[in-house]
Amino acid sequence: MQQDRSAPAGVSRRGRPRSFDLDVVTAAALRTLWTKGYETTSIEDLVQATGLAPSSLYAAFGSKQGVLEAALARYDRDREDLLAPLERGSGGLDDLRRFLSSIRHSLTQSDGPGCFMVNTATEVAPRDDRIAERANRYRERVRDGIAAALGRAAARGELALQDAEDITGRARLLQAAVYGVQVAARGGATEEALATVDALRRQVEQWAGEAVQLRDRQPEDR
Amino acid sequence: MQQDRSAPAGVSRRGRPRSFDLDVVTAAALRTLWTKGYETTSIEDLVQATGLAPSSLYAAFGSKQGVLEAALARYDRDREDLLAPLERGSGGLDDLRRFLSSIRHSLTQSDGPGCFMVNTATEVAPRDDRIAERANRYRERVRDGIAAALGRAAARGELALQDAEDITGRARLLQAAVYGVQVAARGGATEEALATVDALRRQVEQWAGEAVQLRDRQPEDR
DNA sequence: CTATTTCTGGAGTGAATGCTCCGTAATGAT
DNA sequence: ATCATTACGGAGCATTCACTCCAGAAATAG
Repeated sequence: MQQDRSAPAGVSRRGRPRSFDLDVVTAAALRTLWTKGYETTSIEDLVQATGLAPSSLYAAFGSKQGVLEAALARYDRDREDLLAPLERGSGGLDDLRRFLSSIRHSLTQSDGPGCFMVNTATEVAPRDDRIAERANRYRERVRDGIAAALGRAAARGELALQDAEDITGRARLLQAAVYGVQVAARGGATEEALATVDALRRQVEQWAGEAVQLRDRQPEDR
Repeated sequence: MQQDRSAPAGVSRRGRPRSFDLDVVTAAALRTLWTKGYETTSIEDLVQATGLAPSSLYAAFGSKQGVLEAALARYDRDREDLLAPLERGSGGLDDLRRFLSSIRHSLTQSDGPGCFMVNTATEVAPRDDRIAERANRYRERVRDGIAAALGRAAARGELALQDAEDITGRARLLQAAVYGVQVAARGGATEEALATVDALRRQVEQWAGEAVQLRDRQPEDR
């Protein structure tokens, strides 16, 4: 199997340099795999999408699985804007609200694709440990990001919690529900997906409302 | 394309009768498609799983897609025990609790498969309208079943609801979360899937607790 | 019984698959 | 300029794919 021979950044290498931008090619491959699915995408499809010859594709990625891994890594990186505010945002519940708004927005933009990680997790994770690990790490990242935002919200008094267990539990609930929304979206049920996100938002506001009720009812405890 | 020539029940037909049980064969095909996925399953795999020759397989199902449709129909039927109590049960929240317990139990039994409908929805629904419709109908069935149970619970006073919208919203939330759990399970994250179901159960109990609080706090309203 | 209909299973179809080989082009190092 | 090294692209590899054909077997109708 051939290896990716791309140079470490800044180090000039002998021989003919590659004539394409690996990032651009990876993005094109991601788009194709996302919409068509892994098995249904042929090398010919990737050749057309990237404009590369088969041999160049294999020189760069090693195998079809290699293309998938690169696409997953790229997807991970592209989701930084979505997840970083959850993980390290300065807001509490607002960070979570913005997250759900972003999810909602993405549903109206892309038609069919759903979430690349969700699609890949169900299609290829069961028979590829490396892919499974990546998909699981991403899912945990979403869950932990939501939990972090919930934790900040609790610290601000925006949530009424009985114990720390509640944060993890609610984060798990939201993460799972968001994944479920992506399944519906992938199946073409955009309206239902949107309505479900709205239901999630209402649940979050209900959690917030409990904290307000608690404050109003027991002001002496402040 | 050949058609399924199976006779209507009770009507004897001329010619050599088929020597296999269509139900048994469909069940075997379902099992294979469920664990391996649609694209990864070859006709050869189905031949080995069912014990039928390719031509008999095609005589019975017409095409590989036909096998998938039959398997989905079979899956639908097999889920009757799970969904009927939700839809037409005599309990309220208890029906929902039993549903979640069943989901939880199935996670510890099967390793890897997840939910056949979820897997199929993400893998083949985007490029096959018939499959997409079937997957969407199933998803709506789960949602409406949960909503029906929640409705009965509300009628019994087990839930405190502001409006009818709440029932649909909560049903959507639960349905999506259950689907998300299946994605995690398909990825091999059984422990996480179990923990998420537990979180869902706690959320349901919290909803129930609100109703109790409301009763205790405003007994004059009864 | 005979005639007819249907099913069975194995061999085999063309097409598509993932992947590789190799001659040539293009670059950097010397 | 020369050489070493790498990338490019098209032709082509063996294999696998979903699917079909056909000759024989097995059943029922009359």
